[in-house]
Amino acid sequence: MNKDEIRKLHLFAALDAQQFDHVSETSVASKLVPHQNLFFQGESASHFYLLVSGQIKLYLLSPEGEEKIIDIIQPGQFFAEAVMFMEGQRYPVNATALVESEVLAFDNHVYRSIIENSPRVSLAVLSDFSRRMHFMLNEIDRLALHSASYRFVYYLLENVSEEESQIDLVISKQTIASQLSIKPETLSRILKRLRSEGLVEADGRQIKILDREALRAVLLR
Amino acid sequence: MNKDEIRKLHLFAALDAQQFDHVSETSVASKLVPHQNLFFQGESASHFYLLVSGQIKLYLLSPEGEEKIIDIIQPGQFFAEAVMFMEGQRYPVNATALVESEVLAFDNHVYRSIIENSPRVSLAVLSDFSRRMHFMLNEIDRLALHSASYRFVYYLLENVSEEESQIDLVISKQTIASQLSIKPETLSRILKRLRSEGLVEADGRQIKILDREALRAVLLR
DNA sequence: CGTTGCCCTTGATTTATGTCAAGTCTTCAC
DNA sequence: GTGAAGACTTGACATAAATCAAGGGCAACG
Repeated sequence: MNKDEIRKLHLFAALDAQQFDHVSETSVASKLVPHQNLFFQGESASHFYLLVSGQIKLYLLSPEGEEKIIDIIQPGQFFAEAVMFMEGQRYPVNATALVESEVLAFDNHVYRSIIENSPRVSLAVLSDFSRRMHFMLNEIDRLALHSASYRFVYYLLENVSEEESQIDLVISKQTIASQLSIKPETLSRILKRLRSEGLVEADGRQIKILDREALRAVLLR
Repeated sequence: MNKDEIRKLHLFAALDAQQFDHVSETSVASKLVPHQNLFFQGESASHFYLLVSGQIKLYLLSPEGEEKIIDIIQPGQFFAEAVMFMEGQRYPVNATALVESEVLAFDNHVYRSIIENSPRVSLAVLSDFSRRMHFMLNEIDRLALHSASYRFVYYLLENVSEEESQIDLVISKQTIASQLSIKPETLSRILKRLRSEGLVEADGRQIKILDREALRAVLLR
């Protein structure tokens, strides 16, 4: 991921050359080894991040130490950028690398001061934020109104392309389970049932959708 | 709620006199009777709203017709304002009056065009949005990581003031149950248990917190 | 009044999902 | 290749919450 590619990402696309240079000059690159923490919930937030390579999990912990994964960041995605507009400016989640990763850290003040003079940029951010909120709303919907199998089937359909019916899970089943707020045992059983019903084939991280229509129908029942 | 009060609300506080006049001149007031719908999920969105009096529920429906209340809007609150920055511009939820209500509808284009020239205003909106996202994140946390009784106790503690230990529920228990994603029967049983444990007293919509510390402790177990 | 409708409660039962425990399979280091 | 650690699966069991069903209380209304 080079400078030109970064420049095209939504948070930067509306910047002019000078603004972009300023932002990228003040950015800091760093490498993370697997399981290395980037920040913790409650910490004071001075930067937002772009993932260049690897995978980062954003998660919450319950008092009993149970982990709920809020999001798995993939290369090219920004994260923790909403924090810079919040009072208090504290990270609302924990962030840890799942695998070896490279991130770019951008200074909140630098970006904010650009926004203060550039309505085009703020519209881009506003549109990003409203998309995000829509996303979270859907997540709340699924958690509140739908069963564990619904959520898993939904996940499968979200991650399968139009043409190919083969899915290559990029994260472990445990991690998916946590994202969907299911226990790994339950996920395993749901997958077993889908297999026995002839809806999918599964081999490790390779999952093949055999009957897409029938899967969609599961969402309605 | 008069013009001066409206002017002080966060989405308008950063507007100058001329901008505010433009916004308020193009607004439309309307009255809703109980159970009257304001908009439906998926409808094209041209306005956002301020609730002047009454109560509005924002909710989603599952395929089986089950209702999940996302939010109960109280007087002085805006709603559906994030939609104006989204592509597609469709309402992501349904909105229905719970009781007789008055709303003010503001034109998305008018407000958006002001933002395009007024960085101060967009910062105010950005800060509002990030606060909202934080809220939603907490809701996801509670749904994913915590039990029904946790959610109800949390709700009680959120709605009790520092000084008074008396809570006057402004909405029905059914409605609260739907907001917390609990069935009414379950809510009734949770309340019964809290009563029998001597933590609260309850009479209809009047709930009195008897032991605040013990209630807080329930959140940790 | 009485009755109608709604909100709330209570009891009995079911069900989805979690928990605990054990075992297999895979990967990867040495 | 061997061993260790982690990922995944499976079975037996426990449990929170949903569901189904019935009844009580209360306000509104003729």
